[in-house]
Amino acid sequence: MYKAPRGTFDILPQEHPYWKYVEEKAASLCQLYGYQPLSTPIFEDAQVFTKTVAGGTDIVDKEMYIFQDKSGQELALRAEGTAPVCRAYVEHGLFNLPQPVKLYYIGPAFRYERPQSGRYRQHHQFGFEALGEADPALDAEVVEMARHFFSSLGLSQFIIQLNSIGCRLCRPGYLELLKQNYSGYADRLCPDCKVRLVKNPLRLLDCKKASCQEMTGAAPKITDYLCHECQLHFQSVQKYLGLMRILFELNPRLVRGLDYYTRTVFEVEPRENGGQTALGGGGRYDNLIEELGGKPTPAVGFATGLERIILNLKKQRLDIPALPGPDVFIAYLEGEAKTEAMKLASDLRKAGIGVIMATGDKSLRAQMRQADSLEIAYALILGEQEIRKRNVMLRDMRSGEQKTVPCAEIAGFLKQPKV
RNA sequence: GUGAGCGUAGCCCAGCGGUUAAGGCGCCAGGUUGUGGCCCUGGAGAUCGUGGGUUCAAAUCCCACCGUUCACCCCA
Repeated sequence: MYKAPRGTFDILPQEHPYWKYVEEKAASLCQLYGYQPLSTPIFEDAQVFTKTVAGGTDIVDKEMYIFQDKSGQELALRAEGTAPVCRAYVEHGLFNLPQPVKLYYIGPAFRYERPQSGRYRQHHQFGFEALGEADPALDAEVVEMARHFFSSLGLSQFIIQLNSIGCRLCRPGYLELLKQNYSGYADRLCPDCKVRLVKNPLRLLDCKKASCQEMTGAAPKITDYLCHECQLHFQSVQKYLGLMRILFELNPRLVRGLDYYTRTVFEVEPRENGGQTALGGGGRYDNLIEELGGKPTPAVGFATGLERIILNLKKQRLDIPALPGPDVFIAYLEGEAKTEAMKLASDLRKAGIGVIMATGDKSLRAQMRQADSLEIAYALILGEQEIRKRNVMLRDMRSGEQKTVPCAEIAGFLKQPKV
């Protein structure tokens, strides 16, 4: 038997209310803040990711789905959302629009990882990006928007962590300092951290091993080594967040996984954690567009995973609105009634009334059971008696009351607003 | 990629060496002649994840693989 590939899953009808709920909240949030939808292809020139997300990260080193098409071109399934948005920004000359350009996307992303709950090989991201503006007010807006999003979903138990990781000018010096600091006791680092020390020293800071954390406690904090510009920027972000009454925690050890971040980085995680914690994360990436061949362009954004949101919605047992279905079920008895029923179904649908028509010549009892399990509002029953007099039997499934209504009036009756 | 737990009908699960693998939900049919929800009766549905091994005998023990879950890692 065939199965959905490892780390992927089907979204069955019963799950879709969650997805629709989250997607609609996302779209209305973006409307509220003036972010417009952008859809990019599911695969890109592999370099869109390899050049930007950068080496030293697992995403590029071992998690990307890279393949050659028949012409030999190297393509990659979308590994994350931000780089494609930037590619589109450059390709379509969106820098000619009034800046900043505010965009959002919802779509799948692919990483070859070992699956567990909240972590898949195909997952879905919602992200928003503001391109072409360096103002720290925009960093604050993006953080506020993230918070606004989660609370609009009804997820209240989360924490926003904030940090600044500097820029091209101040970060290299800090990294040197960090390396020096750690290299003294390199032999005491965990195996992962020994690699980090060489390939990606910033990541030393968020190792969870207790033995390594002792050393990070003593390590220099990047926020103490920011250049003047970065310092001012970070202070402004915090000031604006304070003005908007956005609660956040400063976490000098917060480092994002993707290499393109500069200055502001932030992460949202549930208060009660365990397993795959991060609900979403984001930050500023002032060099990314340039790396994709555009002019130097500052930008800031945020992305979140729909699977993890839905996981948390379920954990909190929030009530999610059901998907609306038809209000009317048509049942019929033997003989001509079936053809009459089909005509009636067709007419009602033309009038904009949703109908599920019985099929398969089941007993009336079986048809009524079906109507019941569909949780439908009204059943229409057609038998010889009704057809002879051009009537239908209308049964209110909730109250159990029923009455005979002339065929000609039934559409009008059903269109009346429900009490 | 590393370590650990789990894998019995569509779903939840009992059985943990010995005759036809139990139950619940769901599904189908019937319980008066044209009517649902409760209840009752009957029915369909399981190569006990896959392959190999141990044994007179394996869903039950062992090994491998696959899947899944958890932790690490990584990140959404």
